[in-house]
Amino acid sequence: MRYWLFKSETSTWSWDQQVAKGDAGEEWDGVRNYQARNFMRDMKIGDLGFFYHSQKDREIVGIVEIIAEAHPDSTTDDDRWECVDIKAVKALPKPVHLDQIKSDERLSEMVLVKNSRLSVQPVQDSEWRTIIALGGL
DNA sequence: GCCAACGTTGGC
DNA sequence: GCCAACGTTGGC
Repeated sequence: MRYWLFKSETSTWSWDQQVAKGDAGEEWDGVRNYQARNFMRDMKIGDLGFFYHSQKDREIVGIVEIIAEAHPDSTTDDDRWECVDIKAVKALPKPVHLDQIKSDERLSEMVLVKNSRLSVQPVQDSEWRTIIALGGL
């Protein structure tokens, strides 16, 4: 199993909205970046990901699970764009802020730090465990 | 609100 | 196929 990170601006699609969708989940649409799309194509059902709020909050707030593998993005007719479906699994008791991530040596290689603009990105096993611990799980 | 970093587009 | 111009993202 692999780990991922999904980034969203709170005003566009928030963790609360994701939670409200329950086990039915929702497609992670709107991605218009090849790198991000390619990562989604690599995702398998059962993979887990972090849900990160960009811009104002800048923190990892919860864990999501992939419930449908890559399929055409319903928000466009352009068949280049695909997306996966995800559902909220659980919130982190203590959200992990970007400042914490940047100041932690173990997380210095995270894509979130190195390429802040990529909206869908892979997370290493060790990074996953570190953040889970920081988040209080 | 600014601006750096990055990705994409289109002219040549 | 290169590269300048432009648009977007997201941290600060």
